[in-house]
Amino acid sequence: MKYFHEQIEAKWQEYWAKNQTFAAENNSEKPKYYVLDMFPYPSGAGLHVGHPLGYIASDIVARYKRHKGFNVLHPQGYDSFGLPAEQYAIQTGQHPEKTTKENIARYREQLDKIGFSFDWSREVRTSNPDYYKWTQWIFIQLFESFYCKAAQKALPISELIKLFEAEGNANVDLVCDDGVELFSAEEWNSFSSEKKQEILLQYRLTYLAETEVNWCPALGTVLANDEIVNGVSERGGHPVIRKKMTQWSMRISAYAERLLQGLETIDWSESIKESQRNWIGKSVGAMVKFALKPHPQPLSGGEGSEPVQAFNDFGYKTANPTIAKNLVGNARENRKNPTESEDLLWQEIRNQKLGSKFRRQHYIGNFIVDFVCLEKSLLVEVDGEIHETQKEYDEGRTYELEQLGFKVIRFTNEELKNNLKSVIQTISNELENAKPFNAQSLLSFGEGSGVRFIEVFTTRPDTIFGVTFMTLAPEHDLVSQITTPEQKAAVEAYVEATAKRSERERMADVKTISGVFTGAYAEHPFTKELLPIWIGDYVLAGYGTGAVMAVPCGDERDYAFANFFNGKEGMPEIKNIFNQDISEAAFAEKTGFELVNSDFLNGLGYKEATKKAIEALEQIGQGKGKTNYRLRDAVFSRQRYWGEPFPVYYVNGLPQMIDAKHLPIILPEVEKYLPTEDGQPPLGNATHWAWDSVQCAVVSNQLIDNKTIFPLELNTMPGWAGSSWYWMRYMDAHNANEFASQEALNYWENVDLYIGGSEHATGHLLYSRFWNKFLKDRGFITPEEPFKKLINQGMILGNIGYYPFIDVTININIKDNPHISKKYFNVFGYEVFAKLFFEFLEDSNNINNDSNLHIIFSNTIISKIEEKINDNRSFILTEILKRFKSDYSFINNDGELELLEVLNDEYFELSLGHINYNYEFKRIPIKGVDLQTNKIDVGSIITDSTFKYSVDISINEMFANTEIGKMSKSWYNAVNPDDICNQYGADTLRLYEMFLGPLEQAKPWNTAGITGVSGFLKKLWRLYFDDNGLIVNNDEPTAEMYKSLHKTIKKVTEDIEHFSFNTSVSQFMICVNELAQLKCNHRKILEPLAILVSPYAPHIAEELWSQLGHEGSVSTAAFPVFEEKYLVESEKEYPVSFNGKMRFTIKLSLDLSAAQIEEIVMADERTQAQLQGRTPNKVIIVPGKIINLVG
RNA sequence: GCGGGUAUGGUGAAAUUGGUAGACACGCCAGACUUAGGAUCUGGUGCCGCAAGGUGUGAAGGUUCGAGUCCUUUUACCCGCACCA
Repeated sequence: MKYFHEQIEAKWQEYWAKNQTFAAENNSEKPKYYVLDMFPYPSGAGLHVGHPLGYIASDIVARYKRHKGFNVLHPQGYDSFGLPAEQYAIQTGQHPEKTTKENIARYREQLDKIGFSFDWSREVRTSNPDYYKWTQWIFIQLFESFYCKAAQKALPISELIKLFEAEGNANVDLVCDDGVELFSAEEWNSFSSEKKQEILLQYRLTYLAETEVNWCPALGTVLANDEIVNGVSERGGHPVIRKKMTQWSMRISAYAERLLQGLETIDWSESIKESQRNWIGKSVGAMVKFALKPHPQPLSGGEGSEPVQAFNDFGYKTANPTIAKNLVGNARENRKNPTESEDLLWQEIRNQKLGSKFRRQHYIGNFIVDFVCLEKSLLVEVDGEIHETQKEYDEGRTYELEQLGFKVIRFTNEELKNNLKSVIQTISNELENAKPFNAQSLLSFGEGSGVRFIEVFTTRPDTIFGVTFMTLAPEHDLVSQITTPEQKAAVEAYVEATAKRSERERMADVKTISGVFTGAYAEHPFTKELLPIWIGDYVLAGYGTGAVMAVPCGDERDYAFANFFNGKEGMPEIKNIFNQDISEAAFAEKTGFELVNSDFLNGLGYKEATKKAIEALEQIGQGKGKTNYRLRDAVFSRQRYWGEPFPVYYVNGLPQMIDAKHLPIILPEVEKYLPTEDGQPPLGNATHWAWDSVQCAVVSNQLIDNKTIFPLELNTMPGWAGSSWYWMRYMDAHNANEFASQEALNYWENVDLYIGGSEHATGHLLYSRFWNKFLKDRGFITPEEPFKKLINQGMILGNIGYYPFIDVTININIKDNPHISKKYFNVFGYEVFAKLFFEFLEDSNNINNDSNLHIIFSNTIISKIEEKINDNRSFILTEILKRFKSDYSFINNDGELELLEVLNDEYFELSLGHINYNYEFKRIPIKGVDLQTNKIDVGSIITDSTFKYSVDISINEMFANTEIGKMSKSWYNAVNPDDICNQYGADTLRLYEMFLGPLEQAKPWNTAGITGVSGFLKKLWRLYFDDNGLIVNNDEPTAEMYKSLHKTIKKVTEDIEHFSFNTSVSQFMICVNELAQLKCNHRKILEPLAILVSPYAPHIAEELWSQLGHEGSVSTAAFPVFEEKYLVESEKEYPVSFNGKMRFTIKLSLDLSAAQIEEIVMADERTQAQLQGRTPNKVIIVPGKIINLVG
């Protein structure tokens, strides 16, 4: 009887499906075990051999655990919302749902062929309304929650309202937007409903806010940080720009610390944990405030300069910052409701009627004054009826204001009403005599009044005395306000230049140091020294406060910056505060130094000094300890069709949740999947929302006839919404009332083993942990972490193609252009080539008579071979030309101007040797350089509209190489698992994928070795059958047979527990080889063996099991138990070493003592031969292990 | 630059955690049988050497009776993060 995998595999797959063999129970006496695979996105390409790698591994564990008596949940589903289906829909007009369904059907077919023990009754699809109903529901829960730092958990928003009603928000410690306005309980209660909603939005865990987002014009949508790789979109590699947009965000930053701490409790690979730590980016340090000094001299220096400029540069923020919010708000209210007399006066003095600008109800220091002329330091107060108490208060107030350098004059209501003219005259006179405003005096008021600060975050508060200057990000808000007129031009030019550079360029260009002095100064909090303020693009606007205190002696970047601008205006000498040499480089270590030149920190090390510095800063109110996280809130809106609709509508522009009882909000049908004419997301095309005619009346509490009055949210949720909680849905996949029942959630808790790719390290795996923690906080689930153990299967790499690696010399002779000199480039890749090529052309300094451009390609991948490498080593290489035409023909925004176009569009052949080719290019001069839009100005260099190059190419060496890379459809390298299944069978595929190497390691796919495992299965089969049928007997096996079996039980058990599947396969081979050698056809060996093999090769195992006479599936059989007694040996083949080198082996009884062994070994003639008469100094005998003679 | 990982025959890889390096498989070589096949079986196969022997786990050093394994230094590659203050 021969082994035919086709029949066996089809038969058992059908059996499993029919008998629901792998359906998990939600009530079971057995211990639970939850094995999860990362569910696939059903792409049009179908599965390739890389997909099943993880699934096979998890399936082995699932089957093994079932044998071990666990109630195993091993589900599978589809992450079926996403971009590719939508892109396809845009191209073809096919509904994404249709293509998604087709793709899923194909995936399912392929998965079924491999024989996974999935419980398909629990399948989920994120694009099913039954499913996304609960995604929407979770969104609502997030909206209805805020994060309380004190409780370290999310709480319902109703608690927040209670809190505000009771005590306002001044003293609560909650996670919220930056810069929320402070209010008291009374104020809160007096706010309008809309105002309350606006405020609450700043606290909700999902919130709508105008934020700077990553906008990808090519995809027409925003992207989350994890969807961007090296400054371009993860999907498609399109450029991404920063843009301010109103978008939904997830306040994941609230969970930064818990996400970080939680990593300690889970069994994940160090690299993934490290990625997450990196992404969260915790740094402990301090916020330090540096007082901004107003410009000490009259600003434009010279006569005729208006003191008012102090305000232009200094701003009008003359209020005590600690109470500024309240003052500003109150002032606004006051302005709305002026008294009669105040209004009279205002009409007379407004609009510079007296020659100076007045402000009314303006905040100065701790007060709101009635009228002020800042330029002339003149305050005008209007008093009502004077009571004694009021008088006293006014006196104090006047005193304080005078201390700030203001002259205060007072009028009564009566004076104003009856004698307005004389009042005006008095004011006018005072203006004549008034001193100009002195910002310095306002500052001298100290904490409070108008002092403005630059706030920085530092991890090294201990180096505070090493600060010699400050650097702001060019985008920093203060830049425009503090820059002196002298520096204005330079600063603006720099800011503009920086803004033009794309994110990607700024990242690529790390080495170049650039910056500009603003002319402004800040004050050192302790020494009161003046610290010049610079701007530089090494400071990132998005991290910390976008400003740094520069400590050149202790920070490499500051050091480089200080050195670069050494001697320039505004760059002080580097100050060394370490007892270390900093002449060559900054001393950036946190250990091994003592502070000097550091006042009260002298003699201290990092730890103590940090503590002390923070304490001192806190005392003077200019700093506090602070932990900073890099983790940003995640943008949650996508301007896309194929995603979950938000359960949101708007009233007066404020978002409202659609009541949960109306969920799911079904994704409406649209004509077109593109944005609407007026730029709305694709959902704007929908004319009919399934729920509106039926439910809208309820939603809005108003009568509406088939039309929504309230606009709906037209964005959809991002791809990661549905995948952030799917493991819970599997627990109770068909529950219509809850996302999963309490019983199911309590029973399955969380995932015991999660297997999937590492590409989700900072996306899915972080968001899932976030949602899990949130749902726990709100009491829906109990576990803190969703995935106890995570294994990342390595990528199976495919052969991307054969590539010629060539070493080329290209001489480009620019015939018609004498303005080109010789220049050598060592180029790695033609993209670089093209770039340098342009740089070269742009560089008008390269002018002399030599007109050769010499470019050396070394080991450069030029093109995919289109014909076989052996065919005369001749290939058609079109790539260079193609690149010129597409990527490096720069087109401006209007799509008109092309920088360079190849006119003679011919292929050229490349072969070893020498060719000459004439290119003709058309060049159109373009003005202006805009790297974001790929506009480039070369107009000043070459004005010819066409010119010619003679290109002389010598190919020095050429050889073929296979390029290994990620499998994907675009490379046509995807190996289809079906083909393997058809040819060798699913069991062979399963074994082979495991045999390839350790699960976690990336490996190239190569079917060369597949005959090995295929042969193994045949060999296994032949232990049970010969040509005539079953040959299994009931004889008592020999000790050797038992030994072979139990060795295997032990090894395989350990291997599965340690996820070392490749070595198990080896052990099966060893075992089968041994048993074949022993001619073992004994039931007592072969029955357990079939069970052992079944997790790996379930089909053949089922067949063997049934042929051995068993009813039902082998999956219910108990796993064989290892018994030590079968492995006990009486003898050991000892290796005998001399000075550590193994010379021979000797078989000795294990009963022997070390002394006895020594006696026997020393007596052995081989020992004597080795020793040649010498006596060993030492004899090391480890019984059961080794014998080593030293001497 | 920081963090994580990897490095062993022609190839994929093992190595009981400090104890005979290269299991198992592919490939290759030789042979058997033969229905000539991409079947099955047997033997060989790290490298140098006819052999004895020498040598060998990216490199250099160290600890140890003994190191692929532990320590120090270093190189290359892969992955993640990246002027993160």
